[in-house]
Amino acid sequence: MTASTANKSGIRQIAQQAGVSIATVSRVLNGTANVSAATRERVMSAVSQHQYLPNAAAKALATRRTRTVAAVIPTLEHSIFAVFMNALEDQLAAAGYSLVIATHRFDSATELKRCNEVLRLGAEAIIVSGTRHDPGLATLLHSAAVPCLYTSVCDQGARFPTMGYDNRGLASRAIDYLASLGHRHIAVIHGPLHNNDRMGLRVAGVGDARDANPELTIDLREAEIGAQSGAAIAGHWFETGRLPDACLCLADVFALGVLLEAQRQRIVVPDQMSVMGFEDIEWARECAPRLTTVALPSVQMGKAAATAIVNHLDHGQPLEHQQFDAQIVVRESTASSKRLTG
Amino acid sequence: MTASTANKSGIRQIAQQAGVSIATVSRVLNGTANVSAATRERVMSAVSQHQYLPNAAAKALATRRTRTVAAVIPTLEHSIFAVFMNALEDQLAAAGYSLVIATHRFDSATELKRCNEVLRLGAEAIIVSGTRHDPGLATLLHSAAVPCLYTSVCDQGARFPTMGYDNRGLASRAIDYLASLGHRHIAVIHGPLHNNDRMGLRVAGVGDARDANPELTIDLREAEIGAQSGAAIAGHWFETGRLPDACLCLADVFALGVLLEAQRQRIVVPDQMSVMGFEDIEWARECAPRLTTVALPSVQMGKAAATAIVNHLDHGQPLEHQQFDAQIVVRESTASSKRLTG
DNA sequence: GCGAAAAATGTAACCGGTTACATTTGTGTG
DNA sequence: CACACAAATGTAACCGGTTACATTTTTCGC
Repeated sequence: MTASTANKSGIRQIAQQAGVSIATVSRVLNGTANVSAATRERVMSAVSQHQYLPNAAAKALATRRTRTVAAVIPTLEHSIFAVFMNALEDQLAAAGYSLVIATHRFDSATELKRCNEVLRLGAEAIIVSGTRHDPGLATLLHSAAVPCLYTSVCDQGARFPTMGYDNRGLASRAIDYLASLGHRHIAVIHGPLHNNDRMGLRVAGVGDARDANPELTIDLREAEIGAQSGAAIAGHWFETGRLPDACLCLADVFALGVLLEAQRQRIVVPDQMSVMGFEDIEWARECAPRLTTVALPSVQMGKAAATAIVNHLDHGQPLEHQQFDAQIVVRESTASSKRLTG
Repeated sequence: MTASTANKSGIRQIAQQAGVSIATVSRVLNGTANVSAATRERVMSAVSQHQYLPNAAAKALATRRTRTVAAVIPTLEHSIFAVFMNALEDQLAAAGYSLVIATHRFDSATELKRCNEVLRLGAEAIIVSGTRHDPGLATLLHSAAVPCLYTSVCDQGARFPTMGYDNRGLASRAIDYLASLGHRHIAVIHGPLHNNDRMGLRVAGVGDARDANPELTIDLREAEIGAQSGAAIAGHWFETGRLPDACLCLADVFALGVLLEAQRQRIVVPDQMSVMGFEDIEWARECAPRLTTVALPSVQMGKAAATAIVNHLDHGQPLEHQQFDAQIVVRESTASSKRLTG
């Protein structure tokens, strides 16, 4: 029976077996210095014979590099975060970095705790969502001296570089767009504002648009993010027969819920009511009618965040604020008001 | 100006400042031995003054424990994986473990590479999807002597413990269910079988059901996983007017696409055709008509995988095969055939 | 062929914790 | 009080790599 090769193989065993010093093994493995072809050959053969995997902890200790990046996000269940993480991981992996994901479910105390954990773990950079956090977080990040990126927002005045989009301006533009279609009475469905500054910014943007346009009547409704919430709110409108001209949903899932409920109650979108989303998740392109929405560049943001961090870590390039354009994607769920067409 | 406390603080600095030895600092931090209250107090105060974060690499090197678990999955973009990871991370974090996620986009060579990376990183356990992989993977996992869990499947004969559901049996039951409604001509839409044994098992299950029921006519259609694919395939049926009695989609997103296309083309589901999914993603509960589907227990699987790994790592309990029940959730997208009702 | 510079390799210190073992201090008992 | 034993603390080796510096080949120009 062939004995298992699953032994304690360290660099010293490899060195011994190859008949060289541990320094040479290290040099071969890292390509950090000249090694004769013959020696390299012997070392590599010993390495593969033993299925030798260098101990990352030892390497990290010696080099003070972990090649690990952490993302502390609210949840992976909202597809916008999953898509973002997917792009981030992909790009980081290509540069030889690993991604550690920690979630906090929109709780700032948990967020702080998770950040502490990933920092202790040795993350070389950390990504968090938004700019508003527990006060202890800035202190922690500062004292840990780990580069940090605030994502999904862009705010030149933030304590750390931000990389994202202009939630406030975009929400404002979304309202403007609906107004330009002739809609005057607009309902806005948004998620909880507690510990979610991105949502708060969007709501603020709605306020900006209203202030700039006195003709508008805007009703704000807060609900847990989910299609159910959108459906429930829309259901109420449909049952009472008091529909707004248009409904802006500050998360696509709300809009999808509204659309579904409209379909169930035989309300025709956009004829009887325009519906607009925010995010452009996959389903926004698939649903019926297809959803007009503000397309947030999650994939682009993920790739850019990874690239910026890698460039910073590997080449010392500074981490800078970066704002991505987001477009209003007009599809089939919005139309001109009767006021204009009729 | 208060000088930044962001200095190189190591255990020796803390020890010096607290006037104790490094061993005592370690004992205080880990609670591994008796330390007088007064001493503990002094140490803790030094720790918080310096915002001291112990170096995980050094700790890992000394203890041979990284408290890190890795999951190597196809993608985070399919919500079923995102939900699984979310539950996994949550439960692992509760036990003080960190989760490293690596994706391979259904490519087995990439999967092998990613596994190598996370193993080298020091993952104490590794989770991969399915049982079929590059041959090198088993060798690698074996020689690394890291516990491994195959998920989303359950196969007592697999090389490593599996934790999941009976894809084959469930798909078979799904067909049986449709047959029991009186449907004879059943179309099955499935994803690529390449490097995705879960899908292969489901297709095999369909075959089992067909073999057991000679009355059935089954058409298999393969397509990239996505709503678009389902819509395209269904669109073809609707345009030619040749609809199957029922359509079983081996991924919910196909079914959602079929439903959407049906709606666009004014085909009434389930009256003109029953549609059934597999997975029970969030949208299956929200769409119209609500989707009858095989509800895979992703959250349960995530929690159970985390628990099993933690119990194994912390308490030496063996990692065992575990199969979860999955139920056919009957909603509104399936109905008895005219054959029975008429 | 010789000496100097370049290439290849080796030695040992170090990264920052943990922990076995030694030592000092404290407590309880006869 | 002295003594035995427990509690508290300190010393130093060790985890498995990297790398500065020392040492031993090679390579070459003359």
